[in-house]
Amino acid sequence: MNQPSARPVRTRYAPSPTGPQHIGGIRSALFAWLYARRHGGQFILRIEDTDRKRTVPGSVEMILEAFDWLGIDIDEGPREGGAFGPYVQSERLELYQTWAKWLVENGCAYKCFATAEELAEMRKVGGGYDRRYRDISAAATADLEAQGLPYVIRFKMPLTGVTVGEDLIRGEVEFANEQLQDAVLLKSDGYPTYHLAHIVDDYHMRITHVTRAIEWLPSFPLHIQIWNALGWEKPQFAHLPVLLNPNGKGKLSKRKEQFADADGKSVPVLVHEFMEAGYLPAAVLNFLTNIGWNYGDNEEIFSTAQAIERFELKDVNPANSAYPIAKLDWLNSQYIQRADVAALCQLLKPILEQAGFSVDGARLRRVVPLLQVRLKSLHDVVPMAGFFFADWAAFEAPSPEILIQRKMDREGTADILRGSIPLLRQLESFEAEIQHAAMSEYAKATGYKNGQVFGSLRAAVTGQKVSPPTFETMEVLGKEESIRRIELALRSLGNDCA
RNA sequence: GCCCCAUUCGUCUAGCGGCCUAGGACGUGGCCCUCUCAAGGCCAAAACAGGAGUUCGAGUCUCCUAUGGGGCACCA
Repeated sequence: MNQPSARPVRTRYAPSPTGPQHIGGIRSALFAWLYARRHGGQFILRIEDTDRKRTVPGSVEMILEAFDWLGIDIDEGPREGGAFGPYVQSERLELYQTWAKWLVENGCAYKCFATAEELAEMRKVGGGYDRRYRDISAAATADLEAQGLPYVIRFKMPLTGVTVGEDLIRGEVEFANEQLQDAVLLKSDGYPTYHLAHIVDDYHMRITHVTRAIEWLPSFPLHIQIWNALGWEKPQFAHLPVLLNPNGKGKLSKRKEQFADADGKSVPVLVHEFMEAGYLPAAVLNFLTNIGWNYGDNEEIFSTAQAIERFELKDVNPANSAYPIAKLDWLNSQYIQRADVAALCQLLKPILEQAGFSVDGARLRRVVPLLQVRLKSLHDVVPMAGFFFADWAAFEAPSPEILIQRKMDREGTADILRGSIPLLRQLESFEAEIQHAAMSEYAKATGYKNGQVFGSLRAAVTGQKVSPPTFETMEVLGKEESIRRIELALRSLGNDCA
């Protein structure tokens, strides 16, 4: 058992800056962060940019934007700084080179001069790198080096025996050492590979719990051997399950067009897509935390603070999960329902403005409560309630197709609208409940059904077949505007009649 | 090909040898409520991958098979 001495918990998320932040990476980061917060430790962001070919400028900014949006706060990182920086690997090259050299000098690693062609040949034959430079003499190595030949530094993996790894999530995992290759630690360009870099950094940054995706499990024994060769106290390890595509086939990819749902809505996988799709960060966090881990008590909805009270890496489910995206829509609507009106106003206002409406704050405040149970996404505000914010003076009478309800005709609709005007006008209060009472009575008196009366008014006043409740809507519009619109509707019907 | 990991309703999950005639949630269907759309309430269908063991007793432990995921780069 690898039982590190008690040290303050420090976890990290160490992405490669290769583009927009993927939700799978965020989930791994989230688990590391929750664990750190659970144990009063620190959460570190480290950028692993040792592959110069894959580095995409601007990636770090996108990563930080994702974390900020979700409220996952970082204690140490390239932006935050910290006592163990720099937090970008390309700025730590010397460190890796020092330790690579140390490993060579101590007989744990060696210089390998194999060319790309040689390697390709070996691969073709099968079995991978044949360790041809592992045991050549010091003199021969010196000679090759003197010729100026490029070389890499490879780790001397034990040829026999087994390496046992202790994983927090699944317990002991055994590997036959002969299965492992002599991995490259330092590339010929002087940059380290992941294998060397992450260990050197995790050690120097005092990481106590290494969390990473399950695809790293096969190289776990390699890492254990490197830690041992370096003589450093190992952290604990947790290999996290990953998100699979919604159909359970393959790792969740960015090519998600094929997973468009029935409405043709594509599945969001990049953090900025969640932002743009109108999801609340708290809902996204709740959603992610509930995959591969659960709060317990049959509670599906819980805050991040609650999760922090209970989160443990050992409770993480070891199996990968299909991406249960449909649940996010439900969670999001639940969060919108429970959201604070003022906060919701703040989120909705820019969306309405972007749709071309100019938003009156006071009016928005009155409309939002009508919308809370109806919005799945923040963007639903536009089709549902955009009419509240359009220029009222420019309101155009709805077409008869909109005005005439199912099982209603032109005459009846006109009849209802015409009769409602004086009744509405005489109301002393235009509160929804008062209107409701008056119009119910009107329906009863005329023999129409409530739905026919209310529905006709809705269409007249909103120009839509679907809207928030009619009288709440008219209350916001006000008596004058409501009646004006009903008259407009009447004209629309009448003109067509003639 | 070799190695590793995993496997409970369609999906996310609870379950850590008897509390399981397997619980919750999403989704689906039905009913109720209802001025539309929602929300809400109630109900229903729906799972321990298969086979051997171990045990008085297995969803829970072991092994095999199957299936799924992943690894075998001078990528992470």
